[in-house]
Amino acid sequence: MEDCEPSLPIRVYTVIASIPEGKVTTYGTIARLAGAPRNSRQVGTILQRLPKDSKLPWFRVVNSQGKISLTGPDYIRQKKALLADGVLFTRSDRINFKIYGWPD
DNA sequence: GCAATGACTTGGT
DNA sequence: CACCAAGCCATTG
Repeated sequence: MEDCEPSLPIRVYTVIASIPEGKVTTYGTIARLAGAPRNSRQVGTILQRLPKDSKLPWFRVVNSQGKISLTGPDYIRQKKALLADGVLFTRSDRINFKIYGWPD
């Protein structure tokens, strides 16, 4: 019979898993690559609900301004993970745009 | 079934 | 650069 299309969380997981080491991408880009271009907010919600022991590179996801959307301790954790991943920041905590799936 | 929620985005000031 | 308003829409309770 007909295969059901995978749910949005599943498609989002797949896209995030494909982000190369040393690069980052945005919520909006993930939504676009997952076939739901208007659902950037859902991408954020899905990431928030990820188990803390997830093997997905959730830390490679930033907002459209190239900044980390998390705050407080979570912000620190993501920034450390990105630095360890080889991602550079500008003086105002902006990510150096090495974007995966960026629209050309 | 419906209103509230939100790790977003764009555009304006 | 910082902040605010409106648009967006699947998921939650």
